[in-house]
Parts: sequence; C-alpha cells; structure tokens
Amino acid sequence: MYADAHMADRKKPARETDTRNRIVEAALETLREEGFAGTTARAIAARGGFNQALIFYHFGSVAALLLEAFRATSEEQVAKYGAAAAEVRSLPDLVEIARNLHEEDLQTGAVTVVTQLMAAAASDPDAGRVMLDRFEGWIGLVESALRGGLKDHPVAAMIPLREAAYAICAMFLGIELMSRLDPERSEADQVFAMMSAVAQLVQVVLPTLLGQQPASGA
Amino acid sequence: MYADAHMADRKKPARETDTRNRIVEAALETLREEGFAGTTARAIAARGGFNQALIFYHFGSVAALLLEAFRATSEEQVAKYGAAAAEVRSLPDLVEIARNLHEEDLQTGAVTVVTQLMAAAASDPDAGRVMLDRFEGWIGLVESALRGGLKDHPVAAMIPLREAAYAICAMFLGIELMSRLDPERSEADQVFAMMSAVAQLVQVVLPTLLGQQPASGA
DNA sequence: GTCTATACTTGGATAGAC
DNA sequence: GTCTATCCAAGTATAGAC
Repeated sequence: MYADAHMADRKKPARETDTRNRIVEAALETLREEGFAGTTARAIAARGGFNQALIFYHFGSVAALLLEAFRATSEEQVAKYGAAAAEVRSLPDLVEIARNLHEEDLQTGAVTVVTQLMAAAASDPDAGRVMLDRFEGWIGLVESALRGGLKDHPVAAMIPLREAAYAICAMFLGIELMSRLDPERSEADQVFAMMSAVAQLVQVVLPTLLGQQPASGA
Repeated sequence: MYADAHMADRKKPARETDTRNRIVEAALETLREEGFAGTTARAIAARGGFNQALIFYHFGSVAALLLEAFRATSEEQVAKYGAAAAEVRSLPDLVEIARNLHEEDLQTGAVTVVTQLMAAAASDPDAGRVMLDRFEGWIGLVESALRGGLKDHPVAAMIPLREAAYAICAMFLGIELMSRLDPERSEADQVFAMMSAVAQLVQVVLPTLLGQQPASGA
C-alpha cells in the first residue's frame, strides 16, 4: 500500500500541499483539452510536468483525482459566481451572468469539465452520486438568483423555482455540450440573445399586463 | 488492408447486411450500459455475441462504428418523434412529447447515447462536426413543433424560434445528463411538471392578457 | 515526497486460416 | 464474411531507490 496521503487531508488547513494543487490543475487542464477519454494518468503527468506515480501516491487512483478535481473547480466557480448571483435583481441580470460564464468557458473550459465528468460518471453510480451532490451548489446558486430576480414578480408564485433552477442548469450544460462541438461556436451567442429577449418579456411585459409595476432591476 | 466493406454501403438499398445492424445495435447497447469509456471493441463484441474482428472489417474502426451508430439511432428517433412533432398544436403538446421521450429514455437510453457521444466528440473536431450536423434533425424537429404550437400566438413573433429550439434541445440533453446520475431519477418528473406549468402559462394566460383568444390546441 | 523502472492488463488493429 | 491468433501501444498501478 502507498502512504495513504490521499486520505483526509482536510486536517492540514495551513498550506495544502503544493503538489496536490498542481496535480489537480493539470487534471482539469487535460480534461478540458483532451476530454475524459484522453485524461489518463500519463497525459495528466505530461501536461503538468511531474511524475505519473505522484497521482497514485497523492490520490490513490485517477478516478479519485478527477472527483477531487471536480470538487475543487466546483467550489471555486460557485464561490466566484455566487457573489454575482446574490446581486441579481432581474431575470436579465441572470441571463447576463450566464452569458459571462459562457464567455469564460470558451477560454477556460470550466463548464466543459463538468459536462465531461458528468458524462463519464453516467456509468459509475458511486461517482454519479458524488457529482450530483456537488452539483447542488450550482442549482442552489441559480435558484437564489431566480428568487432575487423574481422578487415581487407574479410568476414567482406560479412555478416552482427549484425545478426552474434545475432546468436552467441543465440547459446551460446542454449548451456547453453542444457548442463545444462547433469550432466556430457561433450559435450560442444568438441563443443567449434569445434568452435575453425572453427575460425582458417576462420581466417587463407580463407584470404590466397584469396591471402591476414591472419588478425592479433590469 | 481489409476489404473496405465499410465504405459506401449505401449502394445496396435492398437488404442491408444483417451483421452490420447487429454490430450497430450492440454498440448502442454498450454505450447505454457502459458509457463511452466502457465502449470498446471487445465489450461491444461480447455483448453482441460476435467476433471482435468484425467491427474492423465492417466499419474500419471503433470510432467510425460509433458515428454510424449515432446516425442510425438519430434517424430512427427523429422519424419516430417527427410524426408526433408535426401534430403539435400547443406548447403543452410539446412538453408532453418531451416527457414521453424522457420516459422512453429511462428504458432504452436513446438520449443517453447522444449525450455520451457528444461528450466524447468534444475532443475530436471531426467527429464533433459530424455529430452536430446530424443533431440538426432534432433541432429542426423541435423548431417545427414550436411553430405548430405557437401558431397565431403573439410570442412567435417576439423570439427567434430556431434559437428557442436550440435551447430546448440543450435543456433536454442536460436533463438526461443530470438525471442519469441519480439512481432514483426522481427529480426529472417534477421538472417536466414545471415545464407544463410554464407552457400553460404562455399558451393560455399570456394571449388572454393581450386580449386575444388563447391559441388553439391544449 | 519524488523519481525510475517495471509488472500487469486491456484495447485497437491486422494477418491469415477457413 | 467470419473466426483464431497475435502484435503492439497505451493504460493503471506498484516496488524500491533516492
């Protein structure tokens, strides 16, 4: 057995081992560039410029490393976008955040990593459950953004926001999944424009028709 | 070189070789059950009860087989749901179709196959382009269903239906991707219920508010 | 903790008999 | 057109030196 250094590292709050982070970074990068199928121990090590054996010493297996990598990137992203989500006061605000995240993903592939790992986890029930658990952070983020955006808006009472958030997250993952396949990535922009139009419609037109003030924000 | 039997088989309209179909079926089944990572030549052959070498004789490579399998399942599904889509006269109709397709996917995994192949194609530009091309059939199907469902409906003129169809397809793929990870698959049902509510809202309430008759159907 | 070397396994692909 | 046998490349993982 190896030294079990990959277990319960949370005890060392100060100065997480540098190497672990390097490995996680290299894993994410590989996932982004090569896809799940190409994310092997050798490929990760080559990209990170360290030894392949380190992966097993620190994480025990490639699969365990990938789950850990997902946790890391997920926490980071949720923290990053959570602040923005808390500021959402209208649906167009939310669409704007989504558009930014999409724009960022074109560069960093942060969401691509999620879709790759989700697809991979489809054949591994244990990994699947872990992934889903950790994805809750995203759904919760969108749900609270919806609550912020639809404050005092009549539709907030008409549809379950948790499910709406789920659907929105799903749509976002699907868009990344599809748009990755297009080298030009031309269509996603128009899709976000369409969503903007819908958001405007719901935010402004609908309340007016109901004889209310349009909800604030926008 | 092998006999190039995998090229240009379209010339033989009558009685496509039996074996090819068996192989394609086995490939789809494997993709469904084992995921992309587990879909190897050996696994496919074992599942289909034929020899591994046949894959290379008939298709040249595993990757080529998978693209062909996607074409087959895609055409079949589009044909199957295209009829239903043509009958769509309201948004709730469309949601109902989506719900049925989801229900079917729980059994047959037809959509799971798509998500698996899309994720896999993310790291192969050529395959990606082919996948996207062939996925157009789905987008077109949803778009024409939208046109049918929103006939004489005011929002049809307010949002680009092509983009809306794209987003709906993306959402559907995302839902399958996510719900696959949950052994109970409990949440998707509620998500479809939510979409039903939204569809009703758009279909009935909105036109009424605008002083029109609600669009027919529903 | 990190490196070298290597054991072991699996997968893609082909040759050649039938 | 199908099967057996096999080659070779690539993957996971570990042992053991440093």
